[in-house]
Amino acid sequence: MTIAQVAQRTGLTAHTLRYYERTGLMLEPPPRGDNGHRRYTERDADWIALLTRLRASGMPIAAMRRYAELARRGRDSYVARKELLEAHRADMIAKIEQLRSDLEIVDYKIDLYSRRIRGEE
Amino acid sequence: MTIAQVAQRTGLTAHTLRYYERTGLMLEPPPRGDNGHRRYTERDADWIALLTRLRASGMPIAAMRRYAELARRGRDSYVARKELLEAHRADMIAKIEQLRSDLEIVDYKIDLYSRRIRGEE
DNA sequence: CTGGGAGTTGGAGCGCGCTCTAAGTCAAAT
DNA sequence: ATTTGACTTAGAGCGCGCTCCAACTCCCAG
Repeated sequence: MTIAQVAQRTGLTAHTLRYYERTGLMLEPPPRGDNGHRRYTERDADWIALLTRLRASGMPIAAMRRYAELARRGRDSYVARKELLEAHRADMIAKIEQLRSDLEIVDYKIDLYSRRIRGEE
Repeated sequence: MTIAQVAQRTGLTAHTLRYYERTGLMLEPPPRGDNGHRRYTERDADWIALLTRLRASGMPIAAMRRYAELARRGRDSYVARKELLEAHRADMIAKIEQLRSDLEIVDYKIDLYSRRIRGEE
């Protein structure tokens, strides 16, 4: 798989894929073809797909790097990896709660404007 | 109300409050005391509180600025303000959905690690 | 043999949202 | 009289997450 294909598939740009690699997010650097071009494996693509989900859910790059480092350590790091994901899970829940709570205010405001537009106040 | 008191109340720093003012987020610049210090009104504090909720829910500064501009225009901008908030509302809903969806994967991963730790695979 | 297109690298640049610094003013406390 | 502390300004700096640039190699089609 070429970098362009992985970009296509994951929605990241080739630039970002190289950046992710540089910054330590890959389990291991993807193998190269004879021409020196990256040849991503299926496993690479799956890992990157996971990374995009973690990013999309708000995990900072630094935490993802820690996660990648742990993953490279293999079975020894199951507990640490689980803890990292649990911490992230807590952040996600908190963010959902925050959004839900702020949604009330936004809804209230929208409703207020609706009534004002209809001339009720 | 001094800038420090508003900072205390809203959780923003004095630095950020001045920045928000500079960047056009206030309805009008807060009045000054004889010493040239800002003297925030209750209305200022309420407005800033609203700003913090919009920020917390992910609204970019640029959109908040647009919202403030509209608010300065008064009754004429009810429709536009409503539309702006509705657009933001849609973003918030989308983000909640995104989080919910990513939560499934994180939960799945956590569960996987739990089982591996217990030696089930 | 000449383009064009896809990849490579190191490193610079950018947009966002703050965050802080430097230098100054003023008022109250010692 | 001096120190402390809260404020003021213009403007610089920063951390994050990309995003892009310049210069290069390589391969293939015309």
